[in-house]
Amino acid sequence: MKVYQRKERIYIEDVFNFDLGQTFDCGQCFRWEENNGVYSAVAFGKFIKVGKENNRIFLENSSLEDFNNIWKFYFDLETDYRLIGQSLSNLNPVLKRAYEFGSGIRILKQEPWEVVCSFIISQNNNIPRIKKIISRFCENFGEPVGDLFTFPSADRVSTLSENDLLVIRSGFRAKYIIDAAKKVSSGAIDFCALENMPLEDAIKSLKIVNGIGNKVATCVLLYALHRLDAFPIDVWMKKIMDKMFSGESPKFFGIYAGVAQQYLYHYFRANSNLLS
DNA sequence: GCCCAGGTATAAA
DNA sequence: TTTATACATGGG
Repeated sequence: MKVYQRKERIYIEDVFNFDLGQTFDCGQCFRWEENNGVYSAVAFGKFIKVGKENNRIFLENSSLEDFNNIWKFYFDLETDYRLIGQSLSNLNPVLKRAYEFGSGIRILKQEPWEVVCSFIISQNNNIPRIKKIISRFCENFGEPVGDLFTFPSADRVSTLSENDLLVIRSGFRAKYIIDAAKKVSSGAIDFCALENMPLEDAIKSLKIVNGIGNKVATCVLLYALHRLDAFPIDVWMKKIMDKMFSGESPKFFGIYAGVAQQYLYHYFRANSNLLS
C-alpha cells in the first residue's frame, strides 16, 4: 500500500479487493451516498469523500494524519483480502464462488454506537427504508459537517423521548433506540470491554438492551469491533449455501460472501487442521 | 387491501 | 426449550 497527498487529495495505491459500490451498498452500513462514482459519508465525526481513479483510491477532505489515525482502519486497509480469498478458494468450491462474488467487499470498522442503532433500526425492515430512517435521524439530531450530518451521539439521544423520535418514523423501534442510548451513555454498555470479553459474555452484555437480540449483537461485534469470532459459522454457512443455490438476489447474497471471506479465513486459520 | 422487509419481545405450548 | 404473533411504516 502506497499513500501520498497531492493537492486536496490523499491517494492510495496498491489496494486490492476494494470495490466502493460493493463495500458501501452491501448492507453492512447505511450512510454512504453516491454521486458520479464518488461516495460521501460521515464517520468518526468527519465528512469524507472516497473515489477511484486509474485503479487508485482517493480520499477528499482528509489529511494524511486522519488517514493514518482513522481511515486506514475504517476501510480495513491493512488486511490482505486477496490472500484471504485465495486461501478460501482453495478450500471449497462454494467459498470460491463466494469470494468471486463478493471479492470487492471490505468489512468496514464502524463506530459501535452507530452500528447498534443502525441494526436496531434494521429489524423487520428493508434497506431503502433503513437508510431513510437513519438519514432523518442524523438530519434531526446530528451536527452538520461538510455536506452531511454526524450520527447523533448516544448522550444526546439518551435525553430524547419516543415522541421526539416520531419525526424519523422508525415505528416501534424508537423505544429500543432510546433504551440503547441510555445504556451506552451511562456506561452500562462498554464497547471497549466488549473487545476482549469472551464471546458469550459480550453477546449477553449487549442483549441487556431492549431491542438487541442475537442478530444485532453479532453485527455490532463484527462490524464495529471486528470480532470475527462472532460470526456463527454453522448458521451463516448454511445461509450462504442456501442463498447461493436458490438464486437469491446478488445484492443480498453479497454481504454473506464478504463476511464469509473475512470470517472463514480466520476460522480456518484458527483451526488449521481443517486446512488441506 | 395484502404481503413483506437482514428481528425481537412476549406469551403460550 | 421451542414455536407463534404483534409490532410501525412504507413500497410493491
